Amino acid sequence: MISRKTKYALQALGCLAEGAAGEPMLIADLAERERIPRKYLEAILVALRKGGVLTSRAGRGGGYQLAAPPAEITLARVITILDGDLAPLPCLAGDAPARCDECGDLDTCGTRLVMAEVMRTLNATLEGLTLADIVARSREARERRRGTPDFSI
Amino acid sequence: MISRKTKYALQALGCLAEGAAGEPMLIADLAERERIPRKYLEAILVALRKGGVLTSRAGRGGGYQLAAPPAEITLARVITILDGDLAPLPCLAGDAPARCDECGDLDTCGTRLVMAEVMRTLNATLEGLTLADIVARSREARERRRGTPDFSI
DNA sequence: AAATATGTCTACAATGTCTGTAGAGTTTTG
DNA sequence: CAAAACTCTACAGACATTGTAGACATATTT
Repeated sequence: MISRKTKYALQALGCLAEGAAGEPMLIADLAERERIPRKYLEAILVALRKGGVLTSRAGRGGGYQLAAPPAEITLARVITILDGDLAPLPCLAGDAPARCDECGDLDTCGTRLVMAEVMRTLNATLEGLTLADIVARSREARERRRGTPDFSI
Repeated sequence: MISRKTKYALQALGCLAEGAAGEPMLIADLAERERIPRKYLEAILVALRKGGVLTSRAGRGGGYQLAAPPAEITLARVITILDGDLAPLPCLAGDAPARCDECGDLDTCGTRLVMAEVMRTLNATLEGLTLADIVARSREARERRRGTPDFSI
């Protein structure tokens, strides 16, 4: 359901979402703060950039930034970029379902019909959650623990 | 999200749920009807038996039967038996979440909190669907296609 | 222009999981 | 006993995941 790679990605993206919007962050800093192998994170960030979720700048003073506000980057998008289609079976593919070898009839296969229902629900859930939620949940949890909910500016 | 193994299992279980309740079905018949490699299906059925979803009888006249009515066997149960916990990351395990190596603090990790939400939704969906739904969806689809919805007994 | 800081790309390797196969063994019925 | 059926252990190939290495390209600062 969630790979280590995706978790790394969400952690790094959460980190970027928490930071100030204007300043790029370095791969090395993200890797250290979130305890992610540097070169592995590198590959993840490149994929996210190609997926349009991040922008980067090389050279001194460069680094990575979110390509959009945290509230506009959904979990569905991040997961799809990194792990591909949620459904590893051809007959459940979101866009163009194709017959699996063992599927008798695509339209009347009960297993397929029921699992398609599950996939739709899951997708709706993932479309409804964003990086902003990750930041919010984390902050709520920290405040709750200290017993000092902070409603001030 | 769904492995080939789980799909095979659901197909075979759907087949058993459709058939008459009293008569056991043979591995070989299930394998042929659903186009599943015989020996692989064998391993799947053994796991389901150990998981309490099936009963079997060896010897002539033997075979496999559901251990409960189709409406009482949830997708959640089948998937858990075959693929283990839905969450492959320690920090998201349903019963006893443990810290992953890269998790800083289990209670305030935003990624974990949000993904836990997703897992709960997914689990609720899978708990709400049963073998009876697989049979029902398949029958509805067949009836719809022939243009002869059948509301009679 | 040179030096340095930074991201980019390709290739590879270790490990693990998934899918599938083989064959000997055990239980039950007739 | 003999045949029909499930049971168990072991293995193997393909594939995905995770992680590493190092050469390269780009941008900034001086």
